[in-house]
Amino acid sequence: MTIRLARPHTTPASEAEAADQQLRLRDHTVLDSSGPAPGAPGTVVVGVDVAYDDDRDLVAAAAVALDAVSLAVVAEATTVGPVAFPYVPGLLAFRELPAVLAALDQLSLTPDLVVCDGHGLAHPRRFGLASHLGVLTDLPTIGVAKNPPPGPAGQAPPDRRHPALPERRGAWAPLRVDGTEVGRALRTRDAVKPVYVSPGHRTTLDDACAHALHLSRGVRLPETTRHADRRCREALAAAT
DNA sequence: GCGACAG
DNA sequence: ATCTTGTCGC
Repeated sequence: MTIRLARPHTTPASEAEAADQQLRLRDHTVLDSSGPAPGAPGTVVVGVDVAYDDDRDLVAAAAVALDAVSLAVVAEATTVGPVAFPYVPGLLAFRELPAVLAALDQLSLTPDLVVCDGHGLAHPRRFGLASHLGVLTDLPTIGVAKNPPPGPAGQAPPDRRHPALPERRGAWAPLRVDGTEVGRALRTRDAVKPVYVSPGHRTTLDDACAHALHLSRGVRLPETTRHADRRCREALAAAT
């Protein structure tokens, strides 16, 4: 009701077809500052996440909207449906997108920014979940993952004990692929495992990191992701 | 050939 | 992702 797709989503019939879709769609990715400035007043930031029950073939998704300044919840929506695709490293989007798009469609307002629980540019083919969701909806998106991306960018990820990544909140180290910075290991809390941030669509790496820090006040993961994670689990537990 | 691999 | 108790630290 609120989301009109710039491009349709079709679940691929094979892994090869899925990777092919990513290669074709990635050319539509826009990495600029047309999205909201981090913490901009009047801005609505939406967190999306998914929970699974493969035994019952169920997937629940949640979209929770927060005011970018107060981080107070202003709207939320959840959906439950069948699993559309198996989990394959590098092809996560095909497993989560149908559910996430459905949840966003149930949301009563339009997001100014969507925060995904996964990667964007930091992906084997430079087109992770955040990038994919952004291109399909044409909404600004960023990816904030709990672990390094699969493939070359995640080969030698700066860890909590790695000297290249200072212990202080705000410290970061680049995630590179062939010398190109595709994302950053960002410390959102002192001495705690970093999160992995990368731009999705209509945002820059610098802004993606600024958004991640702004949304993580005193906690490791963005408040958007924490709310969405809790909501989709509840929706899955309540599902028949 | 074997291991590693967002959620 | 998910299965799961206690335990360390602020």
